[in-house]
Amino acid sequence: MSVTDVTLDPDVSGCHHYTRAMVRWEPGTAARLYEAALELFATRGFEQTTAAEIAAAVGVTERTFFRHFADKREVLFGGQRMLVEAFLAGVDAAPGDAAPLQVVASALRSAAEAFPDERRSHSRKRQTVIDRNPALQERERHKLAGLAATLGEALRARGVAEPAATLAAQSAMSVFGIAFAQWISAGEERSMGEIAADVLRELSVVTSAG
Amino acid sequence: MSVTDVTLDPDVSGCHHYTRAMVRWEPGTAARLYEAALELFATRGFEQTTAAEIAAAVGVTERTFFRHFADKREVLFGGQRMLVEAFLAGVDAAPGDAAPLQVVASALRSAAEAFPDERRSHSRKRQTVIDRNPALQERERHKLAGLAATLGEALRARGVAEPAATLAAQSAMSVFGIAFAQWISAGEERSMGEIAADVLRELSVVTSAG
DNA sequence: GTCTATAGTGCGATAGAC
DNA sequence: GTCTATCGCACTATAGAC
Repeated sequence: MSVTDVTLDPDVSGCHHYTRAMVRWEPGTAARLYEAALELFATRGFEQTTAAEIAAAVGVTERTFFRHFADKREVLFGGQRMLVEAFLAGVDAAPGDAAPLQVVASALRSAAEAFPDERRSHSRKRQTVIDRNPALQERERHKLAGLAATLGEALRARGVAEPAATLAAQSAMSVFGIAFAQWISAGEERSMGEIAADVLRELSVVTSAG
Repeated sequence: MSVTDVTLDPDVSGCHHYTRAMVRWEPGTAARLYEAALELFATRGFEQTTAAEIAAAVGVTERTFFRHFADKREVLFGGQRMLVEAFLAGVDAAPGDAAPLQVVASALRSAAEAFPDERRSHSRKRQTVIDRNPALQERERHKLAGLAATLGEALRARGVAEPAATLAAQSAMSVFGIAFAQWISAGEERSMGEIAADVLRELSVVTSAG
């Protein structure tokens, strides 16, 4: 039972060799960590992959991994910044006198451009990893909620009052989430833009008082 | 400090199936851990409070804490079960031929009953703790997302098709969240039920096409 | 009830870029 | 000299296994 044979000693190999003599670190470390993490998560599972393994796969230490990402989950969500910017660009593109729903429609059209058909396969792989782990689902919801908050802020900046701004922003996220799930579902061939527009129309029908 | 100002969720864990003769420790351990945790989180902060400290505050071991709650955050979210049941009861209370939006309205009325005015002060305190910690916000969103999924399932069971069922369920959660935030905001005196009804009406206005 | 692995932090040192 | 990315190491807390 004794586990005294723990050869945890991290530095038995002595000094670290830098094969590229003059270059201590390659650029794009975060991006390479993302690629390695997605690959390891997909094959081995999220829980079964340690931060140290991901780091080792790209030739850095565990400590460096945590300098790039606040926690292990975060490695999969760095790209969300582009999505936020796409939504905001869509808000800006809407005419100044557009109703909140029209602004949302414009934001969704802009966001959909970040999901061209070539990316569908990669998105499916990433989502498979997320769908298999509750902790990753939590983080995804957190990111989407942050995006909704940012969208709501942009609407208020255009003069939309509360609670309309928050309702419109959260409705946009619901539509986006449902459309994305449909976009990556098996056999689906319509573009993200087409699907999102359809779901948005359905929202109007469902919520119309009558 | 006193146990009398708590109208809190009795039986947080829902696992008290033994008879008095079998009781070796005080019953309601989960509920007392919840109280102690809320107090410590409020004064010291979530991160700065260890599970061992919460356990010590009610006279049990750290190991016991983790038998009651899967992780440290979970101690604040055990009571959500009642909320789920309130929503589902509201769905069941709606007439069989009601439109999705009417079913949602019924669910919101039922859920609002779980937030009587006497509880407003306690809800404010709990929310202050959650608002100060991202990890707790993530867990809250996870719980609410689970509730949305359950609601969507209940709607599909009534024959509502996709994506209408998911849209209606997520809209219900948006309305609930916005109404709750308003209910606990400073100076607010309207009941949760009144506020939720108003926000739901506003949703219809915002999402109406045209 | 004890023991262990993993997540995640704090800090001083180092190497290259500016 | 400063700035930034990195290493290396000691450390705590969580969570789960035995």
